[in-house]
Amino acid sequence: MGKGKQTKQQILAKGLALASETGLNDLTIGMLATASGMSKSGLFGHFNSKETMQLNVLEYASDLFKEHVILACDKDSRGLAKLNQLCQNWLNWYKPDAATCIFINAAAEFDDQPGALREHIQATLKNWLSYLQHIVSQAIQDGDFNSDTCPKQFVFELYSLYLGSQNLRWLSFEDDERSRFQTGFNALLDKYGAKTHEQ
Amino acid sequence: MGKGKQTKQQILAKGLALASETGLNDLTIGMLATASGMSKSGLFGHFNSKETMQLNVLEYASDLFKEHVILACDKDSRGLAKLNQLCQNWLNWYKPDAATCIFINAAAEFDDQPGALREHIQATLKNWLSYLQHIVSQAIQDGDFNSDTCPKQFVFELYSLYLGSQNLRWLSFEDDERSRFQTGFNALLDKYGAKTHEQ
DNA sequence: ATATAAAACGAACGTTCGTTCTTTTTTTGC
DNA sequence: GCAAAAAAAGAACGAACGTTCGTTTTATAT
Repeated sequence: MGKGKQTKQQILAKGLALASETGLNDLTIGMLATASGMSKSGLFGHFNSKETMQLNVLEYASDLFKEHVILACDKDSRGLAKLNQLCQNWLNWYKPDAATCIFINAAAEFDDQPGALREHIQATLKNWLSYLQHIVSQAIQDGDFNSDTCPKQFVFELYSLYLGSQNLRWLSFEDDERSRFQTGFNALLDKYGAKTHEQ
Repeated sequence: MGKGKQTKQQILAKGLALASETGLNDLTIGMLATASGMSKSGLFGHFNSKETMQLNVLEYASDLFKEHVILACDKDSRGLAKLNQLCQNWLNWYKPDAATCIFINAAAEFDDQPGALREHIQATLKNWLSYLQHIVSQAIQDGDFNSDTCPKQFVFELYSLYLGSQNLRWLSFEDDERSRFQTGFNALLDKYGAKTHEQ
């Protein structure tokens, strides 16, 4: 990896950390440059526009997500077992600090303003939701859930619990162990007749 | 109402509409002035700081919320019946456009940046959650729910569904009739043993 | 109707934004 | 080690930001 790509990765790591606090739109070229210990124009040269910088931060986050959530599962697990693994990984996919999931923040920021960022976030989220839906369908086929389970409604309720866990933590309605999510998640599994699932 | 308060109300209405699209932090003095058909300094004179302007927009939103959600319920209803009314009002408390709830957006924007805005949003949300919790407790006392129901967990799951309904609409995972919320809400009532509730 | 106060304006401030240049430094390939 | 290429710095830009100031226009009282 050449010097260029190397510092670029460092920049993106810093960028993701900062964007998790200030929001992706308030992630400024100047402050990211300062945080990276380099000049504004020096940093700018890596991206040639603020928008591509933001896109690259999101792609960097996607890479992290894929690595820590999807690829971290047992290769051969599927259905309900896989769903359990995915959800546990999901809750802790970005640990560094107590900041909220950047995809949630980015979605809230850009869902109303047209552009490449909105498109990218939309595609990323839809992809993740589709994947979850696929795993749930798999679980139904395997007989892990009631056969009349609606995968989309299931994913809706699952994602809602994730949103609640993320959004209500700063209000002390959720703790660091995500107890309320876990309780809700187990109840969700019960509701759809999950045959086997660990505590 | 004097001329001053009158135009101020018009400004705040425009401000709420704009903030619902661009976010509260990107609601700029200049663009709000233009949207209100007046000069930057003229508008500024009403608030004397951007932060006060933002706070006033939030307070304006709170007034709308109280009027359309809380005061719009039957005076004498309580427990489960009240909860049903509140939730239906909640889903449609700010109709003008398809924008997402400003409190959700504001929470995502400011939960990580200290200041008066964060404090205000936190207090507002906690107040609403406490109120919901109170009504749920009431319903339990009235025997509308199973006696071992945990009000806080109930509110967590209810609020999660609301978050899901708001956040997943732009991804076509929720429709304008909030069908997935309604399905999840009814299932939630069932789970906690609700004795009577309309479709 | 007139004096007083409130409301709105227009211009300018210092700062920061994203971006574009040119120049200097550092890395890379032979 | 040296030339070519890549990376970083430095200075400057036009625009927009929040804010201040002095002035002019409106509204509110008596």
